[in-house]
Amino acid sequence: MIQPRPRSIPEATVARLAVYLRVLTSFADGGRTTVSSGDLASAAGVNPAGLRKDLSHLGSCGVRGVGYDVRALRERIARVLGAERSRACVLVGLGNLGSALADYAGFGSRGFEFVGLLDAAPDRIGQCIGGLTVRDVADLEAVVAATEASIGVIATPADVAQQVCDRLAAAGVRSILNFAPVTLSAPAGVDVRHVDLSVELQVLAFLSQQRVPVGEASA
Amino acid sequence: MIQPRPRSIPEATVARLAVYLRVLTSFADGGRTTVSSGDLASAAGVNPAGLRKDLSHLGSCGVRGVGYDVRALRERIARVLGAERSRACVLVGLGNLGSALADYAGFGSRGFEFVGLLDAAPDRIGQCIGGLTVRDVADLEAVVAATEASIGVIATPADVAQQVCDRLAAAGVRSILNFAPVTLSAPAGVDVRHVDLSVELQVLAFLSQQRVPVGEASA
DNA sequence: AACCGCTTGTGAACGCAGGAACAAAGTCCC
DNA sequence: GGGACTTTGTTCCTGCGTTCACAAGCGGTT
Repeated sequence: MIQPRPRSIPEATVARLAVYLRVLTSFADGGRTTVSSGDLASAAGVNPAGLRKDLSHLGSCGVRGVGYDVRALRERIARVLGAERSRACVLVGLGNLGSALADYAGFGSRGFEFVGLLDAAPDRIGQCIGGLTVRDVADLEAVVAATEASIGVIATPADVAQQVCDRLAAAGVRSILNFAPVTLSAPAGVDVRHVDLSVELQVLAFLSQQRVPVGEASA
Repeated sequence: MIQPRPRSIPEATVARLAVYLRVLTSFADGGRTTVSSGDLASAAGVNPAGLRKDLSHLGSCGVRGVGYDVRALRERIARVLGAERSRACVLVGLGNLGSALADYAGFGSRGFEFVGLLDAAPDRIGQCIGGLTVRDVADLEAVVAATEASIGVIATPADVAQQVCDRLAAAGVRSILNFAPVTLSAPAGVDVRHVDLSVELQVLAFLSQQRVPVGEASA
């Protein structure tokens, strides 16, 4: 009996939980104390029944007839996602996109902290971005070891992304978020997630041309 | 009989087609003329059978026993995705992320062209980024009308994203790519895609803590 | 105390995506 | 020219995700 995950939560649900967490934080800031699944679902842009099912994965915490306590639910989701404790991340590649990521405030408020910025360009090394000094990518292994970073973010040009990925994996990083437009291969045990901005645009463009193929009016 | 889409292609397939397009371009640049489904699948990080199924959606163009012609397949995918003709995009919000997007070379090579950059900050208006001059967001409607842009990209702070979305939709933009960390609501007929960078990170972090809950060795 | 409305949580059905296996077809070799 | 190998295109099937619908439970009210 292998039983790989005793209480597995589907990936799609995890992604939505992160959205709920953001909405709940917004509600809490607005002074709201309770929320129903319908309101929360419409604010998150999902189906109410699906939202309740998502929430049921982490043990129900709602009160029937009333709804959910905003603070308690936010706390519980944060705990399940592991967002309560800070996670150390290293960022490789500080071009336009990398710099944007290093400055992005959304990470810090969600429990992610950049502890190392690395680049290969001499004119970028030594710069201070987001409160951190950019270091030489040659020090990658040393930085990962010193900071015990568990997450690596790749925002380098495509032609060096695989090499950086290999070095990150070898240095002990087990989770990698890749923004370079290449498909990375990593050893088993290392999770790689790929965000390709142009793919998103192309899907959008396809859907738009699909919607109005010729110019037919509604029958 | 409604029959909404005569020959619908699943969204997941469309997203992968965009990936195949990138890999094929890389192969073509490398001088390769033919490719098998196995090779292409491994380069794209997908299952060979799934790749063939994806390609079957656009009418088969492969030769049994040989594989696919790289140039022909690339051409066909580009035509289906509508990537052969250039699409005009407007970008609102030129902070760190917006500037990165405006400079991102990956868009231009895929048939997307920014024709308008808009921001509200006086010190950003008039700057030249990626060959374009940043204009006042007050001119949004005028820019959209003049350029006939069909795609809008939102990279503004969260608190003004909905307002920008409304104005883009009212100006005639039917496809919106949103990078602001809020769920946008748009009228029917307007497609909104949301890319939340911190959600990606949180999913990654959850998967990593899921893999090794406490520190158990392999039984 | 009992009733009623509201909301959660869960069970079942539907549709879709993913993967494996198989038939058709073309090429290479003998 | 024929056979065998390779590779595509398709079909089936399994599993997952999503949605609908209903029972269970709690608060407010009379």
